[in-house]
Amino acid sequence: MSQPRQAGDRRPTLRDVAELAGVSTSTASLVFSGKGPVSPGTADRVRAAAEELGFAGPDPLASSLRQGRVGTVAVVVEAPLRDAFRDPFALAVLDGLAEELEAAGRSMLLVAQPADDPVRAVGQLATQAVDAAVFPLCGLRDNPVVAHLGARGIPLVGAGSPGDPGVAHVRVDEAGAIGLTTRHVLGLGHTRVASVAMALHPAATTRAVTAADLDGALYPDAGGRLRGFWDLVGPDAPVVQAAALTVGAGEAAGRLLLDRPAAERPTAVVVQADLLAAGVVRAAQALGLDVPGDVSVTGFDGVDLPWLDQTLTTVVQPGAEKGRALGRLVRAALDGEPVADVDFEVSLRVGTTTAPPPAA
Amino acid sequence: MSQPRQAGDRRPTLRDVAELAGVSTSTASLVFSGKGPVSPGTADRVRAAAEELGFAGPDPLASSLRQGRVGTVAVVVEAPLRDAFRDPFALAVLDGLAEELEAAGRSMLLVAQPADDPVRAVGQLATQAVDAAVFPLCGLRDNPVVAHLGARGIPLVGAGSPGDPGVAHVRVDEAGAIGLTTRHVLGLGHTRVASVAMALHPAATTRAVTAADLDGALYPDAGGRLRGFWDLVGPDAPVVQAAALTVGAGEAAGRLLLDRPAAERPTAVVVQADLLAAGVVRAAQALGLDVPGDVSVTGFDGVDLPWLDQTLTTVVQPGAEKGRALGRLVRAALDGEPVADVDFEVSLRVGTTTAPPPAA
DNA sequence: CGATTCGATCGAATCGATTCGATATTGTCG
DNA sequence: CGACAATATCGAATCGATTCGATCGAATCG
Repeated sequence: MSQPRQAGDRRPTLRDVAELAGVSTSTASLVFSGKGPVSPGTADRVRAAAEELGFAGPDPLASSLRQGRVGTVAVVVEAPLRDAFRDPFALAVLDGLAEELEAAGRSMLLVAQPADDPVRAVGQLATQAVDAAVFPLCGLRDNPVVAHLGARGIPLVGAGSPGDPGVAHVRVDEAGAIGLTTRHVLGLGHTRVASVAMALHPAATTRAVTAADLDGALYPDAGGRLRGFWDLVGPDAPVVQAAALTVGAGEAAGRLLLDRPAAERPTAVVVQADLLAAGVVRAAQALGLDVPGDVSVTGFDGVDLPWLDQTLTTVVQPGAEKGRALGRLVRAALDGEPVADVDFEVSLRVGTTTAPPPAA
Repeated sequence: MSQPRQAGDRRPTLRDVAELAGVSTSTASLVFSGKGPVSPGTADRVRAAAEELGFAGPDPLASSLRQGRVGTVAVVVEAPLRDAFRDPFALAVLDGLAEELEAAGRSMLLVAQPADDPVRAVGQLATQAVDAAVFPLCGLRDNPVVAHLGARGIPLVGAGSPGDPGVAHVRVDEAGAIGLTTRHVLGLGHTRVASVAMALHPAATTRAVTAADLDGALYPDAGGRLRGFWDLVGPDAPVVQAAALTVGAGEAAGRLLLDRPAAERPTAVVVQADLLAAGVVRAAQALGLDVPGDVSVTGFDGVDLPWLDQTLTTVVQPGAEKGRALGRLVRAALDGEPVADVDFEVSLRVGTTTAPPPAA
């Protein structure tokens, strides 16, 4: 029977249990870990002693120290948690990742790395024991957290910045992927094609960008998609960068592109994310434009937006599957298997938001 | 200069650094922790040695073991992560919690406890070192994780199940809160008032429920709100339970209540969550009913649903603030301060979804 | 100038387990 | 009946730090 502990008593340890059961701590340890042979009688006595003392199992900390394994994987999201959780695609990735990690018996340590102070996360992680770390989102280039964890010899897995050495990547050919939607609208006959880009920098504002902005781009996926777009339509095609990955920011960017006389207005907008694309659709509607009659809009990610009354033409990138792929890389790395970058395939889905350009 | 480590070399430890710097490990420790007096020259030598060996700081595990503090707080969400992340209210709570914990220098260990296998989370947490645990959501009654962590003597903080002893609570008077919307529609003159309840059990299905279902309710907030509703309108008022906390489930529940001849149809539906209420509004519209002309709908939580073209009449429960309150309780518990339950205030917001009942 | 204090450093104990190699006991086989 | 194997248990080393009390030299004070 478990006794209520007296105030002042310290929590019982394995040694206390062993003592009460009349065995050595090594034997008691064997009982809890299940390794090594222990006679049934002894095992019962140890368990009874544990029950009596209210011993809830070996201290995870001590156990981890000895075994050199924590069971925890850091998941670094490069945004305030609020924003990361608002993006359905990020959620899908996290979900798939959680599924795979859980199956491997690992827990997720969530670490936010806000753009305005990316170094703080280093301090937070420096005191944190983890077996591996995942950067499931786009990935900041030259991330200081990557440097720190790398120095600690912790396996690193990411979905972005394939530049970072020492990080195993689930790679997407961003430039090629945006080419799917871009070619689609070009194939429909559009000639005035514009684009809305995701933030290229941590402190991005909603504004027009030019090729010069590409050089200092710190978010490689946004940069890659932008490059892919310009490669196909020429570097003079107007592009507006959205400050954040939200419907509101997409709407603001859409207004910037669409609020002008019909003759100058783009007839198609290739957007780098579904959430932003939904904002562009909304901006068009607010300006009295028909989608796709007056303007075609494409997205990226292929997330489910049940509240949008249209189906976006978009690049489908199975988020949960991407998360699982990341999880499998982590497992492989932790099992000491050699890990190689994985190429992740995306595909075009034609929805209701694209059509040939309006007759001039 | 940091040297690339040779294969076969083990990671450098504090002792290696101390040896190279020609000091004792205790002194080296003092340099990294900043406690105790160390002469500037010695400190520099130690830091230089660390740099040379590529020592990234004291092992968090060993450090934690000695100090008896991990810096991690478990956040147990009683759902698959996917569902928890879809609910804007849950996100707001997590966001506020994350803010407060981050300020306290603690990281969040995310643990999912799916309804179909609540015991598995115990196994996962048993090997995990944490300083405290938070149950930010509604809270399952008699949660086995609560029992396990309680036995380990870990401070527990929750937002639901005020029944569990040993857990400090941020309490909401659920019955009183649902009374705000219920009284509101009664005051408008409605007499045929129905309700949509959140799941009362882990394995709930979308179906009508009666007072008998209240007895076995495992989710105390859903039960409390339901009780509060019946207390005001009488136990014969029809109630449908939604299987999940999603717009779709709300729509299904709404159909069950509203798809009948006008004479029997409720003229007001008091819903236990905004997400469900949005589904009810959608069900009404799908049935050709005007909201609030034909039927009034109220929600609960006060979340932002930008894609809904109405403003819900609802009980505003500031999620982020609730999360911060939870975070403050955790901090207090970890600082060894006495923690008392906190009462959390909610208020009525009248939106566009309620009006007097249609003339007979 | 001797006593005292302060600052810097060190040695050893400790946190709570796991695990390897050794030992004792029992059972089996030739 | 003696040798050997298998099983159960134990003792001691170890994981990598932190921290307390002790020590030693230099500076301060009366």
